[in-house]
Amino acid sequence: MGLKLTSNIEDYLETIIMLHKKNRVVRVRDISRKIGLSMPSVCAAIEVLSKKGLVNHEKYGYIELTREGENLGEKIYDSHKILIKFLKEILNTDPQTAEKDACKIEHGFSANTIKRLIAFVKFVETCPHPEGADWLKSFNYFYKYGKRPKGYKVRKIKEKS
Amino acid sequence: MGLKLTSNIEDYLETIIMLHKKNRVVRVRDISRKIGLSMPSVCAAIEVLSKKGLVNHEKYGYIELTREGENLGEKIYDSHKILIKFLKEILNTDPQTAEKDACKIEHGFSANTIKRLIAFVKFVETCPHPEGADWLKSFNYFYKYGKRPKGYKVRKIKEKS
DNA sequence: AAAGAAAGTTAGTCTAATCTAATATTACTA
DNA sequence: TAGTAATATTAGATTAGACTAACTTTCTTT
Repeated sequence: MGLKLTSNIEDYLETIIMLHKKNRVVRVRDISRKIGLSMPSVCAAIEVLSKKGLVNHEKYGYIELTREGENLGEKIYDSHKILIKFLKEILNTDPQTAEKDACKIEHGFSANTIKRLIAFVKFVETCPHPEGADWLKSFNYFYKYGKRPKGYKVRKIKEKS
Repeated sequence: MGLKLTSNIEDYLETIIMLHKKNRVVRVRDISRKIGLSMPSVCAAIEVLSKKGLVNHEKYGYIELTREGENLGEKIYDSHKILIKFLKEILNTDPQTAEKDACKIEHGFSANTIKRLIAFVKFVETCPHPEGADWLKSFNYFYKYGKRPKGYKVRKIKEKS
C-alpha cells in the first residue's frame, strides 16, 4: 500500500483539514455534507486514508489526522489557498468561480509550480508603484476595455547602487 | 446522450486536434502513442466521441473531427496553450513541468477564468516599461532571492489627460 | 499475390468512485 | 430509561476508464 493518492482522496483529506480547523472534531457526516457525497462514499474514502496511515478512525468514532495526514493535507490546502488568491486578487474572478476552479485544479500543479505561484502572488502584491494595486487596477481596465488606461506612463529611475 | 464530457474524453479530443494539426490524418495508433494508452482504450474513447457526434469514424478507418468536435477541441487546446504560456513565460517553470501541469489543469478552468488568463498574459506581455520583460526579470530575481532586485525604483509620471 | 507485419477491434477483467437500501450503533429527548 | 432520531457502516449495484489476450482487417514487402 504505497502513498500514491488519487486527487479524489486528496479532496477528502483537504476537506478534513478544513473541518478540523473550524470544528476541532470531524465526523463522517460533516465531511459528507461539506463535500456533497453520501456517507458510504465518505466511509470508503476514510477507510483508504486510514490504510494509508493518514487518518485514525475507530468505528463510529471521530476522524483524526495523523501527523503525516496533517502535513499532506496542509500542503494541499496551501495550494488551494494560493490558487484562490491568484484567481480572486489577481485575475479578479468572482468568488464562486474562483472557489470552483481552485477545487478542480489544485491537485494538478506540481510542487515547484506552486512555489512559483506563491512567489508570484507575493511579488505582485508587494509591487512598488506603479505596480501593486494600481497595476491590478490597470489590468482590470485592460480586461474590460482591451487596452491600458490612459493617464500615466512610467519610467525607470536608476539609483546609484 | 448529452454533450457532457469527462475531462478524460476531452483529453482524447485535444490529442486528436493536435495530431490533426500536424498529420492531417489521425489513426487509433497515433492517438495511442501520443497519449500513452492502449489501443483498446483509445477505441473505446473514440466510440464515445463518435456517439457524441464529435468525430466520425468508420471501422478500420481514419478518425475525423466533425465541425462541432473541432470547435470544442480548439477551445480545449486554446486553454492548454494559454496555460503553457502563463507557466513558461510568466512563472518561468521549466518546459516539461509546464507541459505536465498544463495537461492536468486545463480542464479545470471555467471559460471566464480562461478569458481572464488570456487577458492577463497579454497584459503582462505588453506592459510598458518597467514592467514587461524587465518586470518578469524582476520577478525571476524575486523568486530566486526572495526580494526585489536593487538598482531601480519607479515613479509615476502623470500626463495631462 | 501470398505471407507476415501492423493496425484495429472485441471480449472479458480490474479498480476507483460513486450510489441506494438495509442494518447497526450512538445520541437525544420526553 | 425507553424510544426515536441521527449517524455510521455494510452489502450490493453501477459507471467510467483502464488493461491483456485473442481475433480481424488492412498494409507492406518480397
